Amino acid sequence: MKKPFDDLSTAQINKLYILLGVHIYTYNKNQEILPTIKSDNIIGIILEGSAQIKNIEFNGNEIILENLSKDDIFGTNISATDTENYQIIANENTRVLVIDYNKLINSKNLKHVYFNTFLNNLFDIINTKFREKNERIKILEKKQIREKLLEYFEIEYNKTRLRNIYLPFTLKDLSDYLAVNRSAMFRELKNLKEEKFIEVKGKKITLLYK
Amino acid sequence: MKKPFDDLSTAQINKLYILLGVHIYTYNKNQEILPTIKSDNIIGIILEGSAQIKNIEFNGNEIILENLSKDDIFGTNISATDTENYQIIANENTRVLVIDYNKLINSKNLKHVYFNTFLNNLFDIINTKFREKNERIKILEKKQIREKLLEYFEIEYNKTRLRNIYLPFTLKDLSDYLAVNRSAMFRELKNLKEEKFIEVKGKKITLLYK
DNA sequence: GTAATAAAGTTGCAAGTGCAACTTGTATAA
DNA sequence: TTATACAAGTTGCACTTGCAACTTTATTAC
Repeated sequence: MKKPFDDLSTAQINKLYILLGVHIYTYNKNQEILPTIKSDNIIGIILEGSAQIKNIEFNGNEIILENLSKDDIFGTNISATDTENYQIIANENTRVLVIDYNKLINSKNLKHVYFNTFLNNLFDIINTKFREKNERIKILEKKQIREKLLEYFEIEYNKTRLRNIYLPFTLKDLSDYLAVNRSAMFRELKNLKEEKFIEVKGKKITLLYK
Repeated sequence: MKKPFDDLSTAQINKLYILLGVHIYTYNKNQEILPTIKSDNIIGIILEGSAQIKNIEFNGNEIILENLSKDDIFGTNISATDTENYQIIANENTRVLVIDYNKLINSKNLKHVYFNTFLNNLFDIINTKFREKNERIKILEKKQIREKLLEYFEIEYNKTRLRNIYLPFTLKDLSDYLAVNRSAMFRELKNLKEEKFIEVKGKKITLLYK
């Protein structure tokens, strides 16, 4: 998977920084990222750490729209977060690089080869983000918890072709990701274990049918 | 909402066509779009008509990943459709413009102002597509049919601020979009009608609580 | 080490949903 | 016009799920 500054030398990256007028901000765990310039035309890149984009509903409910990790991009102009209420919260100590969208899209910059490389990387990352969202939708479209779990396993299996899946988060987080009740998901995992479909050891899930 | 060739003169569009080496294909209703060059690096633009991106599962199930209408873009490099089995099927007579992705990302082209405009439009369309996917995810994350319907109404209401929502598809399609059983959705619509929350007349839904 | 906090795991029960099997209504084509 | 689809609408029933209320086991903080 491409990263924003792949195929660029340090010198080129520095030139890019100047060209795009970047700013770098640092956040601690649970701090909100860019609370003041939310509506501005910016693109953010996670240089270090990780964060979550949460949608805050009228009733106070929080929905995780996206998990951002190192080298992920975000911003109202490139990977829409709604005009509605949302927050981006750092999961840990996190460094964020901020680009002015208007400078990115300024034709004066386009003549630089390194700028082109950067744009190319952006398209690649955008593509990955679309793939992630499509994966999530394919899971959420399943009507039953068992089907959602199996679809999740299928998608993860296809990435590595290994029977062992290592969850990048807790089982509770998995239930949020699948948008099902946590205890109902545990019940279904228990069924799958008893039927010898899977084995679960902490965050390692083994697909016995593969 | 931006279209691919907004802010460009006819002359500029023609120059773009040459620069990007475009091809235009025509399809009839129910015909598959670009079946042969699926895996190639291309970006498609719907010039006329509409189509659906369907995911075909191992068990034969079909899932609609995306509805494409006039001026929508698609393609493996810009709005990921999985490497897995999928089809793009024309809903009606449809004209598609196909761009070679490698030419789009060729730095030689970047010096042209009209090329920059086009790139700008692409970013705008990408943004819209992300917004649409986020909307869908927000709906699918709801656990109950009633909540899904209300979330759908909420999103549509916020677009126009009008109590009347006009469905762009049938109620059956709505149940697919919400990923719920059709008859269960009808039952819930009936409840909402009886509780005077909504009125339904064909494809017009009136939100009585707004 | 101990306390505090969160995750993991379980269960009963009520409520919601999917599914099947219908009927009715409404387009589209011969 | 009649036939043929397909959408709209309804209902009973079995099964699944959400929810609440727990206990147990890990983590994290002091």
